[in-house]
Amino acid sequence: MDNQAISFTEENYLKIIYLLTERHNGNEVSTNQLAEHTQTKAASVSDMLRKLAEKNYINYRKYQGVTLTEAGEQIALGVIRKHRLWEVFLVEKLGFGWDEIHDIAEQLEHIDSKELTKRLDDFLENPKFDPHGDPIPDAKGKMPSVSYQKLSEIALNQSVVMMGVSVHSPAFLQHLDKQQITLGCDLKVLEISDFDKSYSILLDGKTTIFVSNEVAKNLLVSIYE
Amino acid sequence: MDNQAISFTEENYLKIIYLLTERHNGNEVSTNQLAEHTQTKAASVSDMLRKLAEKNYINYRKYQGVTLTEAGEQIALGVIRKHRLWEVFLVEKLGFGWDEIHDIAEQLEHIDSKELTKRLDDFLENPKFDPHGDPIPDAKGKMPSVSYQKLSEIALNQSVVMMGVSVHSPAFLQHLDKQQITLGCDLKVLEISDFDKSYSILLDGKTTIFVSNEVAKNLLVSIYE
DNA sequence: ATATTTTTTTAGATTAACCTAAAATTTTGT
DNA sequence: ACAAAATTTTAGGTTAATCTAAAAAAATAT
Repeated sequence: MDNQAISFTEENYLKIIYLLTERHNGNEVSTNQLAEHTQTKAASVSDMLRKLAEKNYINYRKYQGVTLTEAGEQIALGVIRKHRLWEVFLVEKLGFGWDEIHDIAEQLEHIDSKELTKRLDDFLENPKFDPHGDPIPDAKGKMPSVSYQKLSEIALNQSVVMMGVSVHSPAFLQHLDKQQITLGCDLKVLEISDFDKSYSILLDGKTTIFVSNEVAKNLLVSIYE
Repeated sequence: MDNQAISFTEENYLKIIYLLTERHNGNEVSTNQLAEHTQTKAASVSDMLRKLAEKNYINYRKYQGVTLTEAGEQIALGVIRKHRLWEVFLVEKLGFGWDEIHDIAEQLEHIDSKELTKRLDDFLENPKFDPHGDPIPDAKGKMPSVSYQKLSEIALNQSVVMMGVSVHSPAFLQHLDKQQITLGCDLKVLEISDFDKSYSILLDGKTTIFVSNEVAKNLLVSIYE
């Protein structure tokens, strides 16, 4: 309806390139990384990269990986914006758990209607973060910058707020649910075990819970200002 | 996510075959009709019909048109259910006009998640009709039967309720908006002009409006019980 | 520093969904 | 009833997105 010439598949590649570039602090994304994340083979990725480069959505030097052009980044941010808004809808309006929404949002993110996105945003009262704590790009295609730290990098006895997760797998999210670790909760690391680097954490100033080092590395927190 | 092997395009064909069959009171749908409604050429339709017949979604005798099998009908009803539920969402929750929702619902109807459809249905409070008055098939794949009459077939001075429209074009719907003809309003045909077969109608017992014969034929109404 | 390994690209196919042009079948008009 | 017209199917191609296998380039390890 709004766009003319960008396929579902192309949108997906651009979104994935954006997210991987972000994860690697702006470094080029490699063909093999893309193959893994698109669930295709490296040869297929090479084909698509040639095509995306022709359309000027990516900067591509053979064998050197890719980054997004400004045009490509705007498309990626539009897709990510829709993805995250729909995730808010699924959780806030339909009562889904944060572990159940990814695959559905992967489909909804490609619905093409500027007006729909605008109205959905208003209906949800212009949320700034999705249910995993990830920031939602604005309608102009600007990604808010956030500065979260891993819980594993926080000093002992420092109170922090749980702001996000760096892994979105249902297994990880369900694990947090079981331990009652939710966005916005208060966390304080009391001790790190010498034996297995697991964490004793005071949750909401009330109960003490134990999480593995692997969990602590994937909890994104913010120090009280 | 729920299904395995039915494409977006195949779903569309099955949906269109269902709707055209319904419109023709159960008669076979022809290749040319499908070409028109899928915006493709007859040759492309022939290809697809062979494929759908192989998958046992349609009954197909060459040159004789098609009808849906039970399996095909269930798929079609699932798509139509989603289409109409999303239309309710767009109007009731997002405030779209009934003339603006078709193209967006055409996309949303292919989102594949049984759980989503179920939760959406509950969120909308299990609506039985979409914003155009069309009935919404239930989760079991059963289409409610409705018996509307065209306003053009109603006796003079018979009070009726406006229940639906048999044309969904934005131009027609906007025309009704301008005349304040909405679902649920009360209509009574006062007179049919000898000159151009246009209608004088008493709207909600208050104001008299004039509509063309073409409009009257596409208004679906129900006599007060 | 160069041989081995890994990564990436190219070459050549495949599949789904479309197309045009031509052939086959059915319908229509007299 | 049969010739003309309309419809539908088949034949042969195209494009997007994928694949495998082989070739090319880059990275690594001794």
